[in-house]
Amino acid sequence: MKKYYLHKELTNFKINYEKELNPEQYAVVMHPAGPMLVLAGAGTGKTRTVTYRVARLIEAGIKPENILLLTFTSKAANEMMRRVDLLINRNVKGLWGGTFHHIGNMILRRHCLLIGYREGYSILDRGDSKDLFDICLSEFKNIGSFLPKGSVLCEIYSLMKNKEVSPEEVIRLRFPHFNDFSEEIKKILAIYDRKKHSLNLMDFDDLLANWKKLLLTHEDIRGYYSSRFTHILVDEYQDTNKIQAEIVDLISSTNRNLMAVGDDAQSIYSFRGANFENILKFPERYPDVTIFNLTVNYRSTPEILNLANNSIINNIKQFHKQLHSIKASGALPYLIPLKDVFQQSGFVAQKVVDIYSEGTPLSEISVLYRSHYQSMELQMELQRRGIPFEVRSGLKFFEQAHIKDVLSFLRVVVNPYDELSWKRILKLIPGIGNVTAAKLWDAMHKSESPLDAIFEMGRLVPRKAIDGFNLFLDLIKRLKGDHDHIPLQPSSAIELILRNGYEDYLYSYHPNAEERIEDIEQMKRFAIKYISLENFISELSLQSASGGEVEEADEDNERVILSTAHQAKGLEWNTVFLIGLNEGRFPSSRSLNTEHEEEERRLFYVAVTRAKEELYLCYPVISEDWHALGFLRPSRFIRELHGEVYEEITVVDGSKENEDINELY
DNA sequence: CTCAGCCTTCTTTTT
DNA sequence: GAAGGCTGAG
Repeated sequence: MKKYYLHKELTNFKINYEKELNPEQYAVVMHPAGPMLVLAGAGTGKTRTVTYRVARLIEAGIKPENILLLTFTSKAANEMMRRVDLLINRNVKGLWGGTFHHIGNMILRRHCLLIGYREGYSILDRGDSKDLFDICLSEFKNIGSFLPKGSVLCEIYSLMKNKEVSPEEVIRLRFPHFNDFSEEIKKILAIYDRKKHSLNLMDFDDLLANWKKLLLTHEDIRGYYSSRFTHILVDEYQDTNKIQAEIVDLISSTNRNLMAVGDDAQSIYSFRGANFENILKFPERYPDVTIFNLTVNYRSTPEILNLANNSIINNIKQFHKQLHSIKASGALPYLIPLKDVFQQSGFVAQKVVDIYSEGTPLSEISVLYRSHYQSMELQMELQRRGIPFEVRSGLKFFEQAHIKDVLSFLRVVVNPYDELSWKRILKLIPGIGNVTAAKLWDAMHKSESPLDAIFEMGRLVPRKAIDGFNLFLDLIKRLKGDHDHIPLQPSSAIELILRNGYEDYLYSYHPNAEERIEDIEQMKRFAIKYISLENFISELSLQSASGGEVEEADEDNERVILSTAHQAKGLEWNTVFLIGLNEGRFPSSRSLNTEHEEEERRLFYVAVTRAKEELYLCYPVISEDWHALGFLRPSRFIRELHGEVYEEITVVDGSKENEDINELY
């Protein structure tokens, strides 16, 4: 792959589309205009096709700023833009590419005044929304009945926004337990809406809802963007939800050069409102659509693809299609029953060592699982053996407490109405807890400018906290930039926070202060790229990057990847281990209760089709943890497979190694 | 009344 | 391993 790009750089020839694409891909790339639906099975060169199409549009004279590329993750967007650059051998400027939320934010930053927001609104991430809901809940004060907590309210609200249905509908379908409380819940949701607005905050859902509102209520704006973007490409269309599909429809309404790419068999995000009927019904909404199928799989061996096909066939709701592998025949996928999770970890770790010593680089090996906690034992085992690995799931870098603390300092400077951030940083001061913080906010937010008012609040602070409070004021003063508007660089702002108290706070409260400081230093390095605080903050709130983008440079690093199946979408490895394939784990019991068996099977399909050469399916038989003591059944996704699509391996028990591991617990 | 620290609980998936 | 709830100390 690399060699090929290098060649291009040296020669600077025009792209030879016919030679570099297969006929199916070529047809997509060269199609003149109009609505297009591209059904691209796993491993059929979807990214390649999209990037070549963008490149061709640019070569054909379309200006980059007239192209909009919507993707599901920011990582995918960056990757595609990078590949477009490589293809046409220059740095393409002005091309808009990003997630729906990202693009929504870019547009709303420009026009938020029109829908009643002030400049510099803050973005709430999921945790912030939850906290805000808890605040609303406490304000609502209902005679201690069993109302849903912030996290549940958050979920209800989000589904309601993304699917554009009433709260009653969400409650009835997903939370029937609260059927009798829908009136109360609606009132709390209303408080939340009001609060968000007055605090100048938008949550993730608002970035979509307000975007749509802006387009609907301001014809001139809709006209501007829908004529500006003459070509719109949407990746992972099967994972769009109702509101996203509508935004796409609105913004492409003038030119109708809309290309939707996706695979209904890989729709795995219904829990956040994704509606894979969007892709199934696309032809109904665009009767003049041209439909393309990409059916040649370049990734997996016929054996792996065969297992995948054998599994997905059990789903009823799908476009029927058959993928063909063009790779040489390989080994059958292995099925490995194991005693327990410890033996499972031992097996995987040992296999990794074996495969590595046979010449497969570690970066070509991954271990996938349904949920994060299933990786814990394996992490310890890999650590113990000194096998380098990277975990791509669980706690996000920017969700860690210390990162959010620093971010909150920055946020109050940009948006002084940000109640959550104020309270968060106030509570860092020793001697100030929930109550004092609430008092302070209460007094502050009534004033014109909370950012100035805070300096008059000394009288509300308990005596023992006064020293800390003064230091805090000192820092805020510096962050404000003292005199007038010398715009503070994000990275120097972080430096200020660290050196003026936060470092000391970390040392006195956390034994691992050094690690946390190192994280913040990394955040600082990441911030150097940004000029304005506002951009930096919203970028960070939207960034899903675990570990930060800083690591991109050493992508070739030698390490095994541990990831949830969800996060593995779009990626591929030579060898893939799937662990914890048990009934109740994968499929997870919670999904089964809510009639999502087919979606779980699609997730299994996604996981399986990540493998290029070798696939190991592992399941433990005995559960030792408190969670589900006793025997575990193998997953239905295994039991329903034909016996001839895999080879079962028995692992001999009783090795000394396993006993050692058990002693650790 | 306020705060901090200990103890229990429970682990889906994410922009 | 982390977040929330409860209790005891100030």
